[in-house]
Amino acid sequence: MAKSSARKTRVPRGEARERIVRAAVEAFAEKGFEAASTRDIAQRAGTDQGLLTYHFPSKDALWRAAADRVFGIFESLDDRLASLEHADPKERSRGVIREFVRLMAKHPEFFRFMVDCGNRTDARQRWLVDTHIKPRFEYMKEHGVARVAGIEEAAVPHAFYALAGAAALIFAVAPNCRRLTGLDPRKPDAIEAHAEFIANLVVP
Amino acid sequence: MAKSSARKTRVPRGEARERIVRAAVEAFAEKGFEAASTRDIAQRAGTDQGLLTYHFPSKDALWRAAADRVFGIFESLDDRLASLEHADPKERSRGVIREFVRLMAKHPEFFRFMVDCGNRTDARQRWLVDTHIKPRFEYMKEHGVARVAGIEEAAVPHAFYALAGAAALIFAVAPNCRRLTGLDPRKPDAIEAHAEFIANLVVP
DNA sequence: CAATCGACTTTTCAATCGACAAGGTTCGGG
DNA sequence: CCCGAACCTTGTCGATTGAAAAGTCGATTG
Repeated sequence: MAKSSARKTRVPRGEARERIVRAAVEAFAEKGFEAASTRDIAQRAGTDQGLLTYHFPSKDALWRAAADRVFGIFESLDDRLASLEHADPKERSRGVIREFVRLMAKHPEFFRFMVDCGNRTDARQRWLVDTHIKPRFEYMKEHGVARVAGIEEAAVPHAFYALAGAAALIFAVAPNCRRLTGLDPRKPDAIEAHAEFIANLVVP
Repeated sequence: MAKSSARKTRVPRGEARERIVRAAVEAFAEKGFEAASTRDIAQRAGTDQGLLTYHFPSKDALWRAAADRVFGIFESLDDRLASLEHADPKERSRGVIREFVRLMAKHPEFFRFMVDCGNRTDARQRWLVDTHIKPRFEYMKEHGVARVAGIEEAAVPHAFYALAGAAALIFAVAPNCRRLTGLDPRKPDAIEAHAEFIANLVVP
């Protein structure tokens, strides 16, 4: 001990990698794929850029790891929705929507990932749709609001994007909303107000 | 004539500048501010990067010119809304919403500009909010759906972002929607279907 | 006709990008 | 004890970035 070097005693395996993924999620959500530099991500993670290329063969691979992380947020949603199974249809629909809004508020990075590569047609966009968005879309079609609120088959895409946009936009552009309206959508009160507003919109 | 040089005989003043702004709108909407390079914009406009710095002192200034252009789309909306003045309140609300959705479909770049700098807190975001978004927000508060649909004052920010997100997201991530659902939201049928869906949502 | 100006192109610059190579440090197992 | 593997740092590569300087050329003016 007592070495002059303040070096840490070796962090557990994968600890730095974990920090890198977290920093990547943050940076990609904030700036988009191309504008977020690997050096910026490394700095947020408290390491150097060289370590990124050690843990991930390319920036693209790092982005995919970050996307995996982002879409993992839905696992917590499934548990919460299960507790609503016993409620009556109308109140259950409202509960589902409220939980979805709360999730978007807690993880605005989901919306930003989706929008960032949403109008591209490259491999990254195809990968994101096929591996992450599609399963969620199917899940919503089967267990979501569609059946309860009585939405016909052809309107499902419209409902999907309308709900996602209505629920998430205000949190994805929180500084914008704060400056424009004076309301900070990140505050708990505002989150609940938005959840209630969207629930009233979809299930009056 | 018949010079070997294919040089054009001098285009009218500001013609190239106009092409540059149009190309900038396209590139900024597609990739975001930082990821859109001035050379890419120049190529879309059919000129060189040097001409950009001749017409605009900086990339930031070019972006502001592009933003001015993007928010100019609302002028055409005002005319269309005026023709709805005589309708009864409920049908007028539905008409306003439908026109708004059609506008978002025609100009998805609006939504992308808004989201791209929506979660920053820098000078660009402040400029966009103060010069362009705020007037639109106030306009909607006075003449928009708020009064007709009976939305209380405190819910106006929620309504604003919910409507914007619900109406515009599907068009802003059109390739995403196409791959995910098979529906191309850029087609006229899909646009009308989305307009009808959103109108039914807000004014049942 | 000569001078000049505005519009545009070409060249160049330092800074930064993603990727990679080479070396250093630390730890567990033989 | 030591040795290989895992983890991490440093240095460097060509390519690309925004910006600016310098050069080109047609139209205008005096």
